[in-house]
Amino acid sequence: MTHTSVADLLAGKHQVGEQVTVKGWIRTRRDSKAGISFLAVHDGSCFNPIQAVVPNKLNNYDNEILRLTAGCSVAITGNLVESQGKGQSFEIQADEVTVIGWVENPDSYPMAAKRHSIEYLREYAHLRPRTNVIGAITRVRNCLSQALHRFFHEQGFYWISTPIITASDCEGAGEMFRVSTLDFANLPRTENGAVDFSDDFFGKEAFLTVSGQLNVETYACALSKVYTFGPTFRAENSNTSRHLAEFWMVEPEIAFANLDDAAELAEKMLKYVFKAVLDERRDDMEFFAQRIQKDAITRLESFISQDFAQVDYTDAIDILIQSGRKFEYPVQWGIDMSSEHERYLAEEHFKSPVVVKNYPKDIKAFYMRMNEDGNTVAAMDVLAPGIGEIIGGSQREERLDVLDARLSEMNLNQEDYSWYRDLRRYGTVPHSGFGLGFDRLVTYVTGMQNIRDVIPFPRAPRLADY
RNA sequence: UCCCCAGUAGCUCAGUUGGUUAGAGCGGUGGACUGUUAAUCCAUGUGUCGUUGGUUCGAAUCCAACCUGGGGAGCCA
Repeated sequence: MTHTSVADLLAGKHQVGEQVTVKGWIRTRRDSKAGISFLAVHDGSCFNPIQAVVPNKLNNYDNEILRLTAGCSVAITGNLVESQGKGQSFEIQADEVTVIGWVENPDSYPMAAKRHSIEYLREYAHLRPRTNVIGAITRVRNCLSQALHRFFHEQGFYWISTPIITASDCEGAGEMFRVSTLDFANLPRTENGAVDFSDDFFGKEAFLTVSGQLNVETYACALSKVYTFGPTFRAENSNTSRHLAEFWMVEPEIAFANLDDAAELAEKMLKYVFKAVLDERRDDMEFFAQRIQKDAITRLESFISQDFAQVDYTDAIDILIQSGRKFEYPVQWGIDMSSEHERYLAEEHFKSPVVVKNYPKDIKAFYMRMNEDGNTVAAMDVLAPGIGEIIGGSQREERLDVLDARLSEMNLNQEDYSWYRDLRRYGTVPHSGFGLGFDRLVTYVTGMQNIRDVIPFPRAPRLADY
């Protein structure tokens, strides 16, 4: 490339006096009657734009420079100098400014250099990446994503690409999107009138995955430490600031590991990626702390320095009952805790991230390992102050007879789980894992209120534009 | 999906207890000023008042349905 990133220039990676070229978009223009204009140019490489000082002696000064508005794309060549003004260390003394793309009708350019509501920005998913806030989110999201891969790599995990299309509807975690090439206007029918999916692309019904867990267990039972990181789909008609129809999930799975091993991994993983963000995206985090959520940085710092609290579900229920707090939903052993209960535990009682373990079997999935007591399973949720459940996981049932008993108890067919059962028939091992909603993690780190703002192109009920 | 709230200029909002010509700030534009920091100062334009029906002599204002957004709940990651 023949040009330099704004990040490198501001980080001092180039010598003062060096001739440099930056390419980017105008954020603001300020004119001085001293015969110069100041251009703030951003290229996405870091939070801050670089300032270019443009003298009026340039031959396109009157007819082009003075017409520049927010959003115009430019190439600027000049000397890197120490700034004479306050607010930045370096700036470019421009010798040449080439306008690459004009903004037609600046009056109605949707990303005007002014404060916009986050809901407004959402309506311009194609232009909002140019804003401070979406740019910062994008860099933090990338940082978290890279840090997760780096963490698992350093821990000896393999990244497994589990399928996005699944032909087994036995995943059992909510509504699924159908995948089909059938002509809806002319569906093939069987003799009794049902849709004949044997004519469909896969020869049977197919869906978008709701979890890679069952698939990734097969690789855990061979390569020991593995994880998935990919898109996941849920077709529930869920309209909240925490839900997406298409989201990204991280699901580590480890062999020869019990529930405590999974909890320990979850804690190490979260602390690792939070530290990475604080180290690598300080500029963006400072923006979040300043404009989005005051304690954006300090709560990550305290998250990293604290040990996670650990509590059994049964004890957690006692804590809730003895709190004297009046909850909207009454507390008793056996309930699936609601947001208010989880928030009380993390935010008020423990005042730290807390791992709740060993839930009643009746509110958990068939694959979770039955405990000695016969009433609870080795499941865990990690609850974080300010967000609630951020991770859900379990030790998996590795005993075939117990698994089969659970399947029939829940009216599930053994045949539908034949390959899953095979793992228990051939060299079964205790293994554990958990799932982390990646977009929720980004929400937590940035302090953004709505998950639709931390993913580039959100998908939700009646929302699939762009 | 359920409950509550909102939908007025490019954007953020004020306003109208139903009645002739609907306002402000920001942004844009023009100018002043300045090594400036979405700077400051002056000037300036802009509106099917979410959509569709209904009530009424008359609706942006009242009513209904719908759409969109927000807050909360359920479901969940």
